[in-house]
Amino acid sequence: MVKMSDVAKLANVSTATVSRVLRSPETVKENTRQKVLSVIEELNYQPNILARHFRRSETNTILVIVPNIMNTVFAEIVGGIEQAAAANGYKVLLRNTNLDVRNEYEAIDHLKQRQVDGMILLSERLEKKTLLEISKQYPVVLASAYIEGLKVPTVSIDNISSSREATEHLIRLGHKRIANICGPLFSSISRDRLKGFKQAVYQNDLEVDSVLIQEGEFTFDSGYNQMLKFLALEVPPTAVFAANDEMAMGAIKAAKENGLKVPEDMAVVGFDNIKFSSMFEPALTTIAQPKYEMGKKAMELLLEQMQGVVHTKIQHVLDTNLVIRDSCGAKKAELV
Amino acid sequence: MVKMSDVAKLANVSTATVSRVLRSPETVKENTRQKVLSVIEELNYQPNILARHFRRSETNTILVIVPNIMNTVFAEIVGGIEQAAAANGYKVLLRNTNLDVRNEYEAIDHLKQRQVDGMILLSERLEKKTLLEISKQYPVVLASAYIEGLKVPTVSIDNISSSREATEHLIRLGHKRIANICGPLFSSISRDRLKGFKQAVYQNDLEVDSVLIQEGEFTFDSGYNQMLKFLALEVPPTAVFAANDEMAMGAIKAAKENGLKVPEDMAVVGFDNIKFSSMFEPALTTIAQPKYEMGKKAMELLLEQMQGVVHTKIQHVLDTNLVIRDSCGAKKAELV
DNA sequence: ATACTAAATGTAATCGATTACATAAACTAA
DNA sequence: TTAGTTTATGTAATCGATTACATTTAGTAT
Repeated sequence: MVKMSDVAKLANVSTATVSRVLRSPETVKENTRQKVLSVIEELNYQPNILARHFRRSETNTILVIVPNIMNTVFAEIVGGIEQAAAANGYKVLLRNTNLDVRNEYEAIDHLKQRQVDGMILLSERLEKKTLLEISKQYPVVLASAYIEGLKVPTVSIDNISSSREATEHLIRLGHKRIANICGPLFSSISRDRLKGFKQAVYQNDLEVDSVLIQEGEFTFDSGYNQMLKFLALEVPPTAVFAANDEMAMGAIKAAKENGLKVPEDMAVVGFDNIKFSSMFEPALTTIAQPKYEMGKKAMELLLEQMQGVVHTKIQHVLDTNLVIRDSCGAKKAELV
Repeated sequence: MVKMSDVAKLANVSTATVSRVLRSPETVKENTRQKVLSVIEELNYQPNILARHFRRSETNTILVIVPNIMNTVFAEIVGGIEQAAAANGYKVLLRNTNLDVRNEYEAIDHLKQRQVDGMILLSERLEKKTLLEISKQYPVVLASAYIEGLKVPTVSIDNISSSREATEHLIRLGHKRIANICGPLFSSISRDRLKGFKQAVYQNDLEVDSVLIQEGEFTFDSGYNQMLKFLALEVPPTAVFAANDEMAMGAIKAAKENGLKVPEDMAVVGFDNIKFSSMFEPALTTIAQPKYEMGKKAMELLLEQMQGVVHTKIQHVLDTNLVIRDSCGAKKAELV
């Protein structure tokens, strides 16, 4: 393996000069630089990156902790992260936690051992205290969940107002009895989306029937099952807001199987705007999260932190928007 | 930062002994080992992994090159890779190429620079020759495309026979005029799936009408558009085999919009068995690829290679199976 | 030309764990 | 006990790029 000293010898300069040619070419005279570069070419010299990492104790690598990469929402965020990372010469180390906190703690060791220069967390399992502690010592960005009052740079959406908007949309369409299939309540995202739903209901003086709120697991099946519960009620709802698109799809399937037409007999709104929500039939009305952009933004914030920028603005809340398609009945309502 | 020499001093041993305690504890006397371990604990010593990487020139990291992590098929394979990697103490570096070959070449530099110990390629853009060259020098595993005669360890499915099976299923259901929406033909996967389709058609003496084969792009929209073409024919097909699920969904949408019932008026079979194929309506009949297992298997092969095992079996072809759901009409056919 | 400043290059220490080789300690068998 | 072995530990070189500091070279002003 050719090393820097080989290049130096052949080019008749010191290793210091070779190193400079590679890392700060502007400090080397044009002449020598050309000479060194041509020798590098000639010997096909590849710097030993591991030696560099060691010496500089930085790796140009960041760690992304994901609950589950097979979930399309996370995959898109990671896509955004990767793009921004690559564009800035950074590599992305991916860690799937499968919702196991131990894996998160293990991953944090990578930071402590300086195997990575920074970390983006898409999961929200760590305690606030731990998170704050880590964030004081290392560059860290949270993506996906807004955590009230947490002084850790975060990219998120406003889950509360977004789901309020989704619910209000149903209210505007004339629905009085609206159900909610919320996500698992250990997740703050789920709690926020539920909160937004309740706000809309209260603010519009609609009836608040606790049986109209059922907890799902963000899965198609759970959406299906909770909808069955609603349909079994004496007075079923006429509309459902599901806290993610998969559950919305499950809910729609249940409704259809029970002879209801969606949106005519049962309006449904989802959340996330995953790719398949537009392919589904009826195409889902849903809240669009800027998933890719969230990843990109998170990476950009992390880059700044790694360059030593101290953020005064800690929480970055990106815009969502209600995408009106067929499952809520708004389009047909207009036509009539 | 506490270093090994600090531990050594406090424990009254040499750094060599400390190093042994960490890397080959069985060679150290119980007594000293305990002493060293307790000092490590006391000082909260974390070894400098970068120094280790440098000295040993290995990183316990592998590189995964993915065309696009936002594609659920790839995301699942990566899920399998990550799980197997983590279980064996390896980290996963993720690189999205967005189908740009330059990115693949860049990624290969990581191998050459020993930033990673091995590589799994999910993309198939590199030339055979390059691939073989790389594979001779570094641990590499290909996942997803079987390339005839290529002497590089590969995990794949048999795309040809799988799509022949899918097509034959339609033939068994009585269809005589079957169309195919194939994938982009620069991809060998697409070519194989097309080949399998043709084999089934020829072997069953069905008419071979070149207008019944249209090239899509593995996207919903392309499936939709190609189906429109079929429907515009004087004699449209009665069944369509689409080379992936997304195109199958697009095709179904087009058929429905044109007043056809699926599967009664138009039977459709897809390929991949992505998660949403069962949520779609009608639920897709499709070829199930063992995506997660392919990732897992690829990682296992890579691990073996990295441990110096020379594989005699180069090509590993995993089983697929036809998942019969509603879009092909088989279920109803049975009932009748 | 001289003195001074700025730019370019070189010298050599450094990062911290690993490990080949050397030495010491412990054990075994007669 | 002694010689011979095995086991445990220590010494110090090593991996290869980076960089503080020293030195040389070039450039500028008088």
